Amino acid sequence: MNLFAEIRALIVQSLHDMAEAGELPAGLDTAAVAVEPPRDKGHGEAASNAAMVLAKPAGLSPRAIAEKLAARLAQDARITQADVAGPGFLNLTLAPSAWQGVVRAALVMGADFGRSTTGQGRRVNVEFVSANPTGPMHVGHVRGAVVGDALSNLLAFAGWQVTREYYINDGGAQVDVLARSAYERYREAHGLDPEISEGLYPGDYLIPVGEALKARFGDSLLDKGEQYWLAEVREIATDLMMTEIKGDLAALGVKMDVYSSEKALYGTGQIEAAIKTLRDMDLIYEGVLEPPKGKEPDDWEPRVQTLFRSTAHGDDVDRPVQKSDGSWTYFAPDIAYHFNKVQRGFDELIDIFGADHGGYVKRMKAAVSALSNGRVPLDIKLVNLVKLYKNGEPFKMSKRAGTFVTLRDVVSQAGAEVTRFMMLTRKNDVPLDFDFAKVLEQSKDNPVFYVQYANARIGSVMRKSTESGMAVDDASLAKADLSLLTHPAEIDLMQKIAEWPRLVDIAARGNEPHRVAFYLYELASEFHGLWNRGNDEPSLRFVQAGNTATALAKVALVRATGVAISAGLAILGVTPVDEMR
RNA sequence: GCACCCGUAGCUCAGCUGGAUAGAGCGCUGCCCUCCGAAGGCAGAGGUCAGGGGUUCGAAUCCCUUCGGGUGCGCCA
Repeated sequence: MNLFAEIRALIVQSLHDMAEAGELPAGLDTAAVAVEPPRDKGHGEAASNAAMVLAKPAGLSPRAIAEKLAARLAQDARITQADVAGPGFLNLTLAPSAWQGVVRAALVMGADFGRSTTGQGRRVNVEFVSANPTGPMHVGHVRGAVVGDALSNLLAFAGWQVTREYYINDGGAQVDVLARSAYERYREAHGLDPEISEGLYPGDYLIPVGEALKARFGDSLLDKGEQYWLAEVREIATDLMMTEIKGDLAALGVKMDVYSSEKALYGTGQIEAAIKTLRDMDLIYEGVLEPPKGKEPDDWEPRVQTLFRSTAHGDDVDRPVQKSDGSWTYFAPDIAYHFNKVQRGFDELIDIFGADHGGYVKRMKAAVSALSNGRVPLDIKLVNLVKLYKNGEPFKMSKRAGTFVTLRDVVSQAGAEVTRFMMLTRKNDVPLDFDFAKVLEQSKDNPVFYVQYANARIGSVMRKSTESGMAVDDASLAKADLSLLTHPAEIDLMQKIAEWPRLVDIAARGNEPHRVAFYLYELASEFHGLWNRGNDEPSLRFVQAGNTATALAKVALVRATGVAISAGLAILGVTPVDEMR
C-alpha cells in the first residue's frame, strides 16, 4: 500500500494508453517518471515530472504531453484535479477517499504497514561491529552496531533476506598481545606483580581472565616461556572477550545471525584459494610499490611484495597481500572472507566500517568486484565519530590508563533505546554529538522524547475511548466511516502517514536508516500539531463526546498514526511507550 | 603529494537515483496558556546552499576547479 507508487503506476499506464492512441511514440522508457509529495502545498498533493522527462525522447513539448496526460488522469476516481504547472509539472489533487484509504490500510495491516517487496527476497549480508576481540565494546562501536542493526531491520522490512554478521578479527598480532596481557593478569592472580609493559592492554577487564586462567591451569604456566602457553591462553582469552562482546551487544538489543572467524580462514586453504582465484585473473603479481608522495616513511626501502592489482577495479594503487616474510597481510584474509560471502550466494554485501577505515573502501570493493565478476555489489557505510558530552561539556571518563567509555557505560546512563534512536539522528558519515543530559531531557529538543510523547498521547486517546465504551480494536476502527475525516488538517496528517511506505523504499534503496528517525520526528510533529489545534477548535479534538461515527473515525486516524510510529520505531529497535511516567 | 568524507540560517542539522518560492529544532522578536496531557502553542525575522566554471528545460544535488575542516596512505587489524 504505497499510494504514491499506485499513482505512479496509474501514470505509467496512462502513458502507455497514450502511446496506443498515437499521442506518444511507442516504447518510451518511463523509469525516470516519479511521483512525490510536493514540497509546496500550492502544488497539489502529488506531483509528477512525467511530461518533462519524456518530452525530449518523445520530441514533444512537456506541456503538450502534460495536458493530455492530465485529461486522462482526471478520469480516475482517486484524482479530483490534475493541473499542469510551470515547465510541465503535473500537480494532482487526490480525493479525500484516497487518503482515507491509507488510514484503513494502516489499521488492516498493522505492524506490516509499509512493508515492501522491493527487495524481492534477495539475500543481503550486513557485516557490522566486527570489533577486535581484545576487550569490551566501547562507545566508538555503539554507533556502528546501531546503524548496522537498524539497517538490517530496514532491509528486512523492504523485502530483503538479511544476514547480520560479525567478523571476528582473531587472526592477527592483536590477539597475541591480548594473550600476553592476560598472562600478566594470570601472574597477578597468583599474587605476583603484573608487568603491563608498553603495548599490552592495561584494562581491568582482563583481571577476571587472569583468574579464569588460574582456575584452569593452577600454577603450571608460571615462569614458562610463551611458547608453552601463548596459543592456549590466546584462545581462552579471545573466547572470554567474545562472550563479553556478545553480552554488550545484547545489552544494546543487537543479535547477530553469524559470527565468522578470521583465524578459521588460516590453515584451511581458503586464503590461498581466494588469492589463486585472483592470480588466475592475472590480478596478483610480484612487484615494488612507489613510496607515498609527500609522506615518505623514514625507513622506506623498495621491496618486492605480492600485490593485488586493485587498480584494475578502481583503486588508486595496488595493494600488498603478503608481508616480506611471506605471511599474509590483514588484507589477504579479508579478501578470503569476502570471497566466502560471495560464494555463500549473497546478492549484495554491506560493510559498516569506522570512518578511520575510509582508506580501505576502494581496495575492498575492488576485491569483491574481481571475485564476483562484478555480480555482487558491495556497499560500505562509513560510520563517523560519536562525541560525548554532558550538559554541553565534553564527557571524559577517568584518564587512568586502560579505561574508556564502554558501551555499558553509555547504555547504563542513557538506556539502550534512547541510545539507539539518538545514534540514528545523523547520517552515518557525519560526526554525531551525544549529550548524556540532553538525550534524557523531556522536551521538544529531544527527538526520542518527542516521538514517544506522540505515541503516549495516542495511547491516552485509546484509553479514554475505551473508558467511554467505544470499541477501538483495529478491526472495529477499520470499519469506521473515514469519509468523515475531511478537515485539511486531518488530511495533512493522513498524507504524512501515506508517506511511510514510500519512505521505507527510499531509505532502503540508499541503505539509510537515519531517514526513518527523521520521518518519525516529522510524523510526530504533524500529530502534535493537530492535537494542539484541538485546543482552539473543539471539532478537531480526537476524543469526541459520545460513541458517534465521527468519534470513531477520529480514533481510527489516531490509531493509524500509532501504527506508523510503531512500525518506524520497530525498525530503529525502539519499543513505543503508551504512557509517559 | 594523493585518495575518501564533510562544508546548507547565529548554532546543531534534514533535504527523495536533479524538480517549482531551500526546510526543522535551538536561539532571537511578538502574541497566546481555565481547553482531549501546556512535558507548551501560534506567528515573524534570519540563507551568495564555502567560491568560481560547466552539463541540463531545471542544480544544494551531477562534472571540473579553488578554498576550508576531518580521515587515511608498504611488513597494524
